[in-house]
Amino acid sequence: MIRTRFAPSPTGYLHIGGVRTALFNWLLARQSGGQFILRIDDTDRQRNVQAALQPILDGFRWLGLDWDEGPEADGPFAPYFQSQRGELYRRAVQQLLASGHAYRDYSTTEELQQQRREAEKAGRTFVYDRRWMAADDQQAQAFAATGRSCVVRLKMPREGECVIQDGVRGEVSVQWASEQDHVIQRADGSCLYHLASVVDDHAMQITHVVRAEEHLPNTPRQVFIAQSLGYPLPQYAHLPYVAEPGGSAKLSKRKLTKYRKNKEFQALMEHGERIAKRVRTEISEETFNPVIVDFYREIGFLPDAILNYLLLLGWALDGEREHFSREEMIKHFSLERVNKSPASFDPQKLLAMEVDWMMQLQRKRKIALVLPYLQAAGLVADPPPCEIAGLIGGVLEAAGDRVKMAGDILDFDFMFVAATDMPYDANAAAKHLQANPAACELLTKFIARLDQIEPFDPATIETAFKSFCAEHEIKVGQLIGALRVATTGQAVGFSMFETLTLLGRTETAHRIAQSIKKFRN
RNA sequence: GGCCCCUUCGUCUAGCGGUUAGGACACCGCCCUUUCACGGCGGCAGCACGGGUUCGAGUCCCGUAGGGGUCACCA
Repeated sequence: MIRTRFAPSPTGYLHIGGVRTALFNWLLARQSGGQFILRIDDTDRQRNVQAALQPILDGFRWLGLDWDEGPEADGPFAPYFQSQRGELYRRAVQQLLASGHAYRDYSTTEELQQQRREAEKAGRTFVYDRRWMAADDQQAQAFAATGRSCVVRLKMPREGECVIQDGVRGEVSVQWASEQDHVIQRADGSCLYHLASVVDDHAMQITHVVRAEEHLPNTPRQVFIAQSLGYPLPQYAHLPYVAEPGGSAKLSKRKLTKYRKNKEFQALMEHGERIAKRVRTEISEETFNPVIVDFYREIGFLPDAILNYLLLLGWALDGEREHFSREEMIKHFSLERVNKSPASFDPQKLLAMEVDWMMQLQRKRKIALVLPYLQAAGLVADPPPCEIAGLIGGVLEAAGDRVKMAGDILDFDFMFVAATDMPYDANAAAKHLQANPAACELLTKFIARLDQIEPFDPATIETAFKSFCAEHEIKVGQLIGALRVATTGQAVGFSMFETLTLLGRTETAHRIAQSIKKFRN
């Protein structure tokens, strides 16, 4: 039975790299009928945990990464908040103390820093001389009498090596001598992450610890803790981190300004902002950032596309197949095929993946996805009028992959406004209407022709328009631009004749007339 | 700086001793076309470097270089 866990600290947001780690853990559990556990590493903070946790849980729910045990799910090993498990950790510390694997240390932070600096200056590795280690209770009392407080440190081995069997990297060995006597319990009695993590992983019967590679250097001390406590070791696997676009450093929420210099990343952000500006009021780096999952949810990405993209960031089945549904991911995923090297986040590939998934969506589902955006932008009432689904569906179909994410429907806002509210692209109007009185003349004549088009569908309109142009001895291309601007306000868009069909005979006539009135010299 | 990890087209990757080094995204042409896209066809582009081992190395070994991670009473 495989049991995996993802252990976020409540920071208030879900990092895209974290999602990949979580996904791999989830996949491992799901493919074996095991459990995926969410455990909150809040040993360091007590306040506002719930508020800082909510965005993370929301993110998981939106992505469809369900957890079997954890916050709001409970489970046999509750509580799943480390801040509520202090007693367990303190017992482990007692055990370590009793067995001689840890000791009370009365040194001060300043003293240690001083020693570290000296070691550094002398060019040698700092090794604590255990000067303030209390060998027994008597000595502890003597140290305490001088007014010192104590922490508990691990009494790490100083010779030999620690060999870690890693599910991704294979065998990794580290000299014990390069390790420090890490603190596991603070002066105030609270315990630190490494201790808590090991204790919880064991208590919660975690079989596979799959986490980001920045934890690799921490692993020896965790192995030491586990072994000292008599725990069997979990299977470790350290995933390479997700690197920044066009770079090799770890993707970080804080480096947005730098990423903006990357053309593709910039394009993604601007795309997102274009949508966000229409559906919400405030846009700040804290809440609207492509490194955070919320960004994609807000602008209408498909969770499946994101998961699929992330899956391929560091894992491949055979280098050919790229599209995986959840079921397929679960079926095919394996740690052995996870890459060892970091993979940089590529906004363009993500977008391409999103388009692929979007194009596979059924019409009904797509309409439902897009509707909230139209409503948020004030283009469709809430509740929506029942005939609107036909229009939305038609626009979606005509737009094809121009609607890459749900929020892109707003690019076609002109299809949903009254003629009088139709926004014009100034350049397009100037070029095709204002500077082109001949086109305006012809369009006025074309209005009259509209009534003769029966049925009012793309093919018939096209035939009518083409013969209209022929009658007036011009090429279709010479007039269609003006027609487009007159009916949509835009220079570009999807098929002209489908556009007119969707608009309907009356609205088409209305828009042409209005545009000519507005722009004819 | 110490320790650890990593290194195939611009990017994500396939490759597990013998391949014209394959795919995808991006990019560039051409075709299609009423605009923008889609689509079709074609193209550009890669084994970091140096030594070994071997009949033969992208693949195994050792160095070098480069990149990265980590060195807390943070997680």
